[in-house]
Amino acid sequence: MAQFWKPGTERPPLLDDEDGGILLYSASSSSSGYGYVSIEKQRQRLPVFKYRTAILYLVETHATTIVVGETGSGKTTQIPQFLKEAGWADGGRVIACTQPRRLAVQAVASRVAEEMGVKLGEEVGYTIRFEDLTDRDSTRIKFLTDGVLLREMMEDPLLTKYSVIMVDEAHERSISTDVLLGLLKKIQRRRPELRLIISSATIEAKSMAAFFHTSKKRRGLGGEDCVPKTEPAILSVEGRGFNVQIFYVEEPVSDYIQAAVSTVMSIHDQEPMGDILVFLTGQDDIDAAVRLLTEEAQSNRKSSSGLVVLPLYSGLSRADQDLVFSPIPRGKRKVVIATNIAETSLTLEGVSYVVDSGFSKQRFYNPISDIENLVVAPISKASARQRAGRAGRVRPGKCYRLYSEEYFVKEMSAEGIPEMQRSNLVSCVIQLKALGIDNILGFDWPASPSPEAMIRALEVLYSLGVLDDDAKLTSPAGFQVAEIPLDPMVSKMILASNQLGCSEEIITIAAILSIQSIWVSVRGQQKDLDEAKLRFAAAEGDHVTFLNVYKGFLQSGKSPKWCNKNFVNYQAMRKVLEIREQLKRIAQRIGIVLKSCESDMQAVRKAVTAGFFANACNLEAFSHNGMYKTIRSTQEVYIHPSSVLFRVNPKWVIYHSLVSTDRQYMRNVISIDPSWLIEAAPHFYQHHQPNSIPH
DNA sequence: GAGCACTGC
Repeated sequence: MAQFWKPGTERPPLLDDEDGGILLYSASSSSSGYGYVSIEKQRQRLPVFKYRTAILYLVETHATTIVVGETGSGKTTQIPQFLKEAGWADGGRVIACTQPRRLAVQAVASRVAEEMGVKLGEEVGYTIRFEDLTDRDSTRIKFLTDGVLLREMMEDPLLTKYSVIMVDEAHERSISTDVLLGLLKKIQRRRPELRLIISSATIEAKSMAAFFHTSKKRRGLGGEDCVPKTEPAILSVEGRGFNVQIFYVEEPVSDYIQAAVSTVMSIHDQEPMGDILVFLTGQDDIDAAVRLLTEEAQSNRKSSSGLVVLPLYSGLSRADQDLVFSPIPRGKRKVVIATNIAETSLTLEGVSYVVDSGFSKQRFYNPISDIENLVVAPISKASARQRAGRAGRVRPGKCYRLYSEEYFVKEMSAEGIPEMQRSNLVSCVIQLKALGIDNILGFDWPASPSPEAMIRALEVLYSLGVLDDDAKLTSPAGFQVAEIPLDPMVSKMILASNQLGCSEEIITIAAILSIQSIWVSVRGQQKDLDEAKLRFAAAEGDHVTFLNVYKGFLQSGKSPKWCNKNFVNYQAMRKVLEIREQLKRIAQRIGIVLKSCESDMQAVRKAVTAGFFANACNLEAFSHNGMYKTIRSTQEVYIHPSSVLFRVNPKWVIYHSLVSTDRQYMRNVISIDPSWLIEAAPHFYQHHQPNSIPH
């Protein structure tokens, strides 16, 4: 049983103003309201309300304002309204506010429309992929995902219709937020009248300020008077969360799953009612913990009979995810065992206790091997605080950290590594190229990726023929690929399908490859799923199998019942239809003729080869265990058991992606004829392996 | 015969 001690509650984050030019405001904590009050009263009770004048003053006088706001401060809903009231949307101008997630965009936009008493889609609107609820003439406040704003830049590089752009949740450091920040900094030099508001967590504020503090002279249009100060202002707004008491273990735990289970049991035995939220790393951990807690409940009926244990991760079906929000019988205590999904994406009300393992799964990218891996790694202090905060949303709570205070203070890093530095950069680089950023290596990022990663991305794009010898976008292929919102290798496959006469099929495949999985997630029904898959299995491989599933789905009249019977995920298929429609529109716009190759699967396989030639593998001549080697780097790889080609082992295959566990497994595999490789990418293969491919 | 943190265009 883990032992905890309480060295004191976490202090609210403070900012000092030791740096010249940085402004600091602070005010006493606000009271939280009860009872039924008008919308206007509710607005006035938000902590951000008393900073209204300060915010408007700072935005007027500074090119960039950094707002440090805890959850519940009201910054996201109020600041755009303050700006509108102050005239920033006059003269046809628009105030933009970006979010990393679609759901947040929709939620915030409808809240603001409600507060302003207007119909959503008119004065207040939002844009996310597949959904544009704005009006060209009347929308004054627009919420959008940062990815959508990046796409808008391809039409209007200076984002001229916006007077103020607020980038919310910038501390999350997603790739699109970072790219957006880098580009906005560039735009500022051309548009001194543009104002930026960066909303960030405390820890990041100063590095963000340093990034936007440029000594370079602006190309201002007017005199000195109308040019805002270039050094960013920082303003801190307190949140409205409740105090969360932090407990640490005295000694490091060797098994965080067991420790989490014991901690839940002791909370249940000793603490007053209130739900428990446990942060673990992934499905395996979570299922194990759920099992252990259930066993515990059976062996120790008295203390644990009152527990309702629920798992929560994105792989669960919608219905299973919704269970965590449904009410439970009176007198019972809810325990939700979750991945990072509960850290930012989903908010559970009523949680009073958080158990934090200190770990999460994180993506890491090795530019040398060009492989992305998922690794269990320690979280950052920022994450730990975010997790703890989940216990104090409705009343004071407690957070039990399964690591020592010494570890937290001395060893845990302050912030996580930005996604930018942990990812493959091909999509990101082509997008910058399309925006006319020629010098990628010299681009001013909020966090620079490694030169190796950037060079690798440039190499891949060059090999795809979308960049030329001068690293400029080729015409038309480069521009077409940049236009398609998919991984460039997938986009290249779509371009190739035009010449091969199979664009209808390839667009379907591209849509399916861009979602997680078309199969329902099963536990204990693996055999049934495998049998269902066999009904669609194609000798050519997984891509062609996908086509069979899609065809069956259409023939069923897009029936949910049909999906159920065939272990196909109906929600996923709906998404496929949506993506497919978008891809069709874009394809037609860039001059791709929609055409079906009917049953000519050779055309389909050739198109896949045109995009994914770099992932070609050859079965080892005397391999009895299905070992393949990649042509590019002679790395050992195996066909994943979920593939229809598992145990079939064709001599030559191309994979869509690798997953690495104890072995490197190829997921989504298609068989090819090696002569197509040289057809598709002569430069690539003649240079790499002149003798290994038969002509 | 095995495994999928989380977003997003």
